[in-house]
Amino acid sequence: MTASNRDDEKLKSEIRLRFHQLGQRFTQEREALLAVLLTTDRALTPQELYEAAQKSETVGLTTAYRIIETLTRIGFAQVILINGELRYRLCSPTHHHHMVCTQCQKVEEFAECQLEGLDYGSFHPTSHRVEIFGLCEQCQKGSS
Amino acid sequence: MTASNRDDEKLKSEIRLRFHQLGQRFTQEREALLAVLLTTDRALTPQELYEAAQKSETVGLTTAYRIIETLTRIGFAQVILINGELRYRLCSPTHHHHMVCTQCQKVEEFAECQLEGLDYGSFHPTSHRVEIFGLCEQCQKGSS
DNA sequence: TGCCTTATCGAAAATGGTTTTCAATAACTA
DNA sequence: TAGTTATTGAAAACCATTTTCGATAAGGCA
Repeated sequence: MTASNRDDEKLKSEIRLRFHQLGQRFTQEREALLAVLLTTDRALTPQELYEAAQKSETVGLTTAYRIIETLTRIGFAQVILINGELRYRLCSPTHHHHMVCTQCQKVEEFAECQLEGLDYGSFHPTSHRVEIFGLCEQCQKGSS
Repeated sequence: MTASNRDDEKLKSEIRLRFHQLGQRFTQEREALLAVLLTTDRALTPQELYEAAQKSETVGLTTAYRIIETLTRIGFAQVILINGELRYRLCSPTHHHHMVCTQCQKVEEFAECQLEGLDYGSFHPTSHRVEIFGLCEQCQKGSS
């Protein structure tokens, strides 16, 4: 189950590069956590990330929190508020928006963005966020 | 300092009506908290709401949390994630989006919405959220 | 108006997610 | 390979939010 609309190999090497530039080390723990993030298309809670990583490597919950913080700060992950919970997902660093399944927390990226031409008056925009909530194909079938 | 793009009097009577329909009482504490929410255009943390309400009435922090929960649940307030913090703002129940000042947390509503014509493929959208982040007019002047 | 029912209040305790601490460990560099 | 230092993780600290529960007051009704 690969996140189809992300180029995972490219993303991985970009992150490696960025870590190197920042003088950060590529530890086994980070490798395992990143592998989890790369192979899911769901937005995860730190707890979920931690649990999923246990399958391949012993990783502490603190370390899961730390990698999320780092990836978010350098732009390779984004926080999404789903059903009142903060969840995190690995993202391509290019401009995009999200389709979010509120049942399974799957997140699909999409590039179309129609907010460029709008008139914001005296407000000075610096960034924006568009989230489409709904049900993914699987969850439409699975439940009534 | 009134939130110019909300019809506060109308909103207040709508909320009163809704509370009545739900068998909820209109206490002095709720009155005070609602007054704060009606007279600010900023998104507030529960703590800030609590502190602001003290000026006119003694209100407990728990009560501030409770009114936020209720207003959010019945659609008269929305949560917004600003600089990693969850903040809440009274909103008109009609469809709209937000311009959010990341410095003073002022939130302006706007009605334009250009997401209707998009193709979501097999994804079944049920709602969406658009947030424009930036600096409001005052904060552009105030700081370099 | 005053009574009665019951929603609401709030202080305190409990909860639980997140961050900090710090000694041990392991990645990278020279 | 050795030395430097970023990283780890268990435990403690932190703190925002929720729960508890006895006291209070809102609002319906006689």
